[in-house]
Amino acid sequence: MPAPEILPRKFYARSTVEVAKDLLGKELVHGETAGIIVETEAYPGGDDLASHSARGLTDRTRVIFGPPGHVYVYLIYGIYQCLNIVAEPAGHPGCVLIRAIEPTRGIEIMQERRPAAKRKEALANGPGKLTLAFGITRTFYGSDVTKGPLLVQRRAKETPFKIQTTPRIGITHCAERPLRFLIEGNPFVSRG
DNA sequence: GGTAGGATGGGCT
DNA sequence: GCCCATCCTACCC
Repeated sequence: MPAPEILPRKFYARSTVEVAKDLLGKELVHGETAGIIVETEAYPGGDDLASHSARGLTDRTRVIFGPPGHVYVYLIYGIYQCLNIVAEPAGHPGCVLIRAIEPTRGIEIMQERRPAAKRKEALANGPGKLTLAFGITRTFYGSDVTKGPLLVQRRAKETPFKIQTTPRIGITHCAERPLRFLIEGNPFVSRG
């Protein structure tokens, strides 16, 4: 059985949609906490006005235009933070929003960080919830998921699954585009 | 089972 | 000043 392997940078240097789909089933690790990515959304930039990078390079969006495999975290509604991983070759914008995670390790720590979650399915079943459960803040902005402290690994034993595709959640621009991907039937997604 | 409303701060016009 | 890639609580079936 192969050992867990950190995904190499070239994994992320592909189209945003491919990276978003392929991140499903991979494991996100931060310290004692870990879990399987079960829901993502693609924000490819360019003509996709829902993407933060669509309006150009600013202090906030700089990392999205840089080399792939880096972390884009931003504050939403003044309270929550959302975790993205940069895709596409350097110079081309694109990032993947991590929307839901199935916890595998450090579940007690997550329960302490997320007292509002009454069931383990609700610990990380939303973009704001998973950053709380995993202790991810804006200080992670620009960090490298091939080096840490936040890591993405291939699992030692991957279980097969089907990918379900839907429109993205909570946006107004380009709301019809099918750029949300989730593991079909998984109870840890933000919504079926 | 469902949803309306409020919390709260940074980025952009 | 307005707009958010959200979540929780209260309240109503």
